[in-house]
Amino acid sequence: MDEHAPADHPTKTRIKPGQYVIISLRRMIAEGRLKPGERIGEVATAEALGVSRMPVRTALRTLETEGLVVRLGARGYAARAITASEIHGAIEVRGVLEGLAAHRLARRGLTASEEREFRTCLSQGEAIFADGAFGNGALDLFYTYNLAFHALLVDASGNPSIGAALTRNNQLPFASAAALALDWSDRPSEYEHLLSAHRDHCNVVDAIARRDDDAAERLMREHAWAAVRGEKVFERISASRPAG
Amino acid sequence: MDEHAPADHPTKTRIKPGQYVIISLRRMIAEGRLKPGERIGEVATAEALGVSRMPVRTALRTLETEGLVVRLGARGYAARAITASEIHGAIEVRGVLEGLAAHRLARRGLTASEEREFRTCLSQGEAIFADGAFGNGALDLFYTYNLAFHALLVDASGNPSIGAALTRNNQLPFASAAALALDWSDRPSEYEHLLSAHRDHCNVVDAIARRDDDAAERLMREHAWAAVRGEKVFERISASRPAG
DNA sequence: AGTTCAATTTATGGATCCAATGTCAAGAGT
DNA sequence: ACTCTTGACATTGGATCCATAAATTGAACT
Repeated sequence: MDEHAPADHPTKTRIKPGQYVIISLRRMIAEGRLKPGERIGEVATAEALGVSRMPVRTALRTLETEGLVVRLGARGYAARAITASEIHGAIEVRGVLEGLAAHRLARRGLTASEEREFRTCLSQGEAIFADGAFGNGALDLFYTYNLAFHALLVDASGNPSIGAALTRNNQLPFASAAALALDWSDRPSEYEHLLSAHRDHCNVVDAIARRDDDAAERLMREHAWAAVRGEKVFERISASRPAG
Repeated sequence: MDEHAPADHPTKTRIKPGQYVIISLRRMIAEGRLKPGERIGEVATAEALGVSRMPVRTALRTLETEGLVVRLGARGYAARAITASEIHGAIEVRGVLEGLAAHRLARRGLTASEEREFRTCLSQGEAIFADGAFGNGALDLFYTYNLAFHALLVDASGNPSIGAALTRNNQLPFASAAALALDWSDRPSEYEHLLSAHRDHCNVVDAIARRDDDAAERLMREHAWAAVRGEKVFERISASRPAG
């Protein structure tokens, strides 16, 4: 995992500077440390992160395509205001895309190996909650399991455009499926949220197995909102964001 | 196009190397001069285009986000092989995304100005077919009208993630809504296809107006296949080059 | 003869340097 | 006093150079 210390690392870092700059800027924007409309200069960011201008330049172009920053003409870039409505919309888009994946899978049926993969994945999730206890290790386990389930669903759907669209869509904070265990990581008491997410997974696989495509799609659409059930997330968003 | 060192050229015909590389690579891929799966090296492309490696690097990253090239690990990039199955999938994705936009609009209802915009747009489409004759000018008119309708739908939905995801998705040939009038442009006899597409638009707007969200979504999903109705397109695809 | 390990080569990623462009400010003229 | 013009500065975009990592090929050993 990445440490969230910007300039704390010594000169030798195992993570590549390019990825480091991208995830740093993402965190800064998501946490509101870069306020909306605030200008982001290449040189300033490069010096602040202790890297050269080059990874900053590429990172800003990447973040521009992802919509997290906007260009200010020849005046550099600026952090874009991320509203709760936009996160709401991104979750909605993820719902229909993963819903389409579930629909396709239910419609064409699972092969024997695919069904085995799904059952193996679900059993791994089951093992996490079978322990009853829920330490930090279990949270990491759930993070991996959750990502594996969603990746398996999208991958098995046989439509690469779904995965491509999801990759772009998931760059907004709280929009990705990883937000389930990632953004709640400071609250170990959210046991029920993660358990209900696991139950959602089981229900989706059951619907796929019995070839109920509409049910599978509907379940998957509703499951997209698992990360923000409890709606406290949006309070955190609107708190970190001034006026847009 | 070619610059002969004009001292004070009034128009900004100065082509920047970055844009030049991007449009050159797009043309090469579209025209098949870069065959699918063919490896694209930075140095080779830079020397071929007479620029440095830097604009090629940024251009390849941009084209990667657009989905036209894929990474070959640390072995550079490759022109993406576009199969008929991928186009099928991209159309499917466009269907669910625009279906989501229609669903949202029907659920929250149209404002007076939005309804007026939709009616104005539809009447423009109606005017094209009211003439009966269908020359090349009418084809251009339909192209503009079709794009305007889809843009209006996505824009009015109030979910910017839908438009962002569609922008990426529409990079594949025949996946965009523009493919309706663009890729059929050599067949003026396809009058019925375009007319049925216009009827689809009208039906979607009617469903939205009567607040039938499920019908609006379903109609919009089915409408995504309007460009490939008749399935001759896929034969042209499997003939390895769509447009020339 | 096949497989594995190591070394070399090649290509991408990063850093620094240079050029071009746009903006801001200050001064002068009307 | 206001506006226009010009010059200086800051910032992005491009090019070249260097390091690192991966792949391929060759040789040696089993």
